[in-house]
Amino acid sequence: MNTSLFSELNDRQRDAVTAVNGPVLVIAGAGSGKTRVLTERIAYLLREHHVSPREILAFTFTNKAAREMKERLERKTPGAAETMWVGTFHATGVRILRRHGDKIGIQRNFSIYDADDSLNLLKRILQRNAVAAYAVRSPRALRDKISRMKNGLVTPAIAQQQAAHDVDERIATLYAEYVKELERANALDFDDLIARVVELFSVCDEARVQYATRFRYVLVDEFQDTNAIQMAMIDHLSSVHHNLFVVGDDDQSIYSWRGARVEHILDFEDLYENTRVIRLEQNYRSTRTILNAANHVIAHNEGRKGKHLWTDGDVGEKIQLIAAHDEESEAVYVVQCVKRMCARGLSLKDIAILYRTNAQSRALEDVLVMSSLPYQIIGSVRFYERMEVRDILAWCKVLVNPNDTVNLRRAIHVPRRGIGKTSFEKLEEEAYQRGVSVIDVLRDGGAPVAGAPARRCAEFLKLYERLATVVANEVAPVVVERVVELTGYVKYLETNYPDGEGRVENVEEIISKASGFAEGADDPSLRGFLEEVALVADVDNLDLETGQLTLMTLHNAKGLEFDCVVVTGLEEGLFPHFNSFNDQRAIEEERRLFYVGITRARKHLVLTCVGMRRRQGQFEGGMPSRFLGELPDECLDRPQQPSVEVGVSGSRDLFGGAGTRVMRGTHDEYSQESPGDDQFSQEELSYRVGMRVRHDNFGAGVVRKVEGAGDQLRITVIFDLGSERKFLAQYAPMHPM
DNA sequence: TGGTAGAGGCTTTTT
DNA sequence: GCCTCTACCA
Repeated sequence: MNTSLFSELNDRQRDAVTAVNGPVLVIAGAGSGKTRVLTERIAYLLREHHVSPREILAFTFTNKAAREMKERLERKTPGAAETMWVGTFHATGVRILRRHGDKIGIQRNFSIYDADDSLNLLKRILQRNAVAAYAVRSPRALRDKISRMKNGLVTPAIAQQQAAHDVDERIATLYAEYVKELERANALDFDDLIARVVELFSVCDEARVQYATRFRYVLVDEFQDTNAIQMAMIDHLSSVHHNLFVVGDDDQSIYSWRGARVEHILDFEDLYENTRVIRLEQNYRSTRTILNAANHVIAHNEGRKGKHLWTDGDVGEKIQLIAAHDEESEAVYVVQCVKRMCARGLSLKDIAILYRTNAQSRALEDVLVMSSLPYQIIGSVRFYERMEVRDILAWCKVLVNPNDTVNLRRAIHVPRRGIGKTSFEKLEEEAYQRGVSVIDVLRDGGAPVAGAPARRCAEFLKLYERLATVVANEVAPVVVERVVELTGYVKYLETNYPDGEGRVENVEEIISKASGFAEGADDPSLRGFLEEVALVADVDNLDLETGQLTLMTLHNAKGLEFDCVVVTGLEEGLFPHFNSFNDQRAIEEERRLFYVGITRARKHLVLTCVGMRRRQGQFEGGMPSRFLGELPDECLDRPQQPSVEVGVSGSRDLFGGAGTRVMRGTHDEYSQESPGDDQFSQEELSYRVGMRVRHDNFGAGVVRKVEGAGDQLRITVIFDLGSERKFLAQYAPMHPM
């Protein structure tokens, strides 16, 4: 064996790479080089064991991760990436269903329904089933319920059987109706892309054996976030060779709300006999300070396998804690901090700002615009969710699949063409009765509609047929362009929307995306394009080479790393979020999310919280997050206060000297901790580090330090006005805010 | 049929 | 605070 191949791997990593046959579970801590292990392992299989690339199947969490893995492999072993299957569960599911879906009644031109399409379909079902509709709070709630059932391998029939109450039964009825309607529309929703593969493999053993034989080696990244249905898919696909290699970290499991089961990792050894377990605990990413903080935080969780990350790297800088007055000053502070990092030699692309909820990006964005720093936001307003983009795509979808009623409904109404709701519903009813598509009804003369609307329908059909011809003969970008042109969509936007200009740009952007797609695609057809579009996540578009600052949710940051990471909004109610308050497991998941955030940072970590935050229009006071109290004191820098009160008028010179000087003070005096100081005991006290308090004489401030206990309890507070004072808690006229 | 005004709900996270 | 849905009117 050529050992020089592995000279840069540590012993454990090498074990993982070379454990060729049988089930292997790699517990890989954050920054322990798991991506490298995955790619090295594949390269090793190809080179040393003469495995053909087409015998390898690898699951990644995002399309971006898949792309990157392929690129790395292509560099190592040219030509290999082409025939290898590397992708997300959803993308792989589509691939399988396009080939073998007909075995379970799926036509090749099926539509993929995203969350919004599903919702539209469910709304119509609820309208038709008014009685059953009482069982659900909202269409959304129903969608989530159905999704959870699908991801838990619960079919409508099982749901019906298990129904304990009237309510459950009605939900099961609605679920059954939804499944039926999807089938009628020849559409699959997101969950179906996996669930129906599992169905295929259970119904058609030939298909299962074919795939499971072909894929001698199955690899799964981010294994802690697989749900039951994905697990079933993995199980089928590895059922012939049993060479299943999974990599995950139970401490980074953050998708239980999507049905992910951390038990898959915890019980893997019991599920698969003779499993080899390998633990990667050496971290190559973060400073010792950051790692220390991460280890302390995650130690508060009970439901974990337990591991201790270590590094032989530098201690590095302390973690900066910033307490701001409100979200505006938080944003200003963050931007100041970013500028300071840049002044110290970091590039904007090495910095990320992370938050719990998408809504938090707004305040940050406002300040970033003023500061003219280039930035990219991942996730808040997704390109493919914009109205104008959806309109065009609705046209495309229904052109590929005439049975796609949800998108036909949308297409027929944009632009407005004199066919109203009533007419459409008549057509739909007719189609339903006859068991054909609405397009077919139109082709037969649109029987139930008469008069002016009938003429409009005939015109619409003519337009549809004309575009359908284009679809049959042209590549995706040409079709999209003709759709825009022949529907008169640009004019429609310009006349109906005051902000039409930006929307037109988005329409042009779809065309150019289609061109970009067609250039590199095996199948440059419209269908291929729609498939790609349906499966892209926003994070797939993240470009770390553009020199921009990146903003995104903590969930989106999974798998990424930056020199400097700022986690904002560390307040009770926001992070951890309110919704998790009455569930210990949910709180632990929030903590894991925080852990993920911390471990994204290589060198610098900044944490911020505010005293006041606007929530749905209302101002709400928040206490600093309990997670801040879980950070070891010796890792922390002193809390910072914005040196300037922020108003729009005063923001011009926000980024000048005054503010930064205050922030740059030396903090040695704060880091001398009394060794007996046990931060865990602070949990029981009413004052915690980072907490906002009000003192009758000095006003509002932040608790910097808590010492002693009982009547010797001393609290050090930094006041918003700039001073710092120490009090005996029992005498001070002070209380938490 | 289509536009608009006002009410009501909502935001935790996403393939 | 913003978005979506509904009811009502032109």
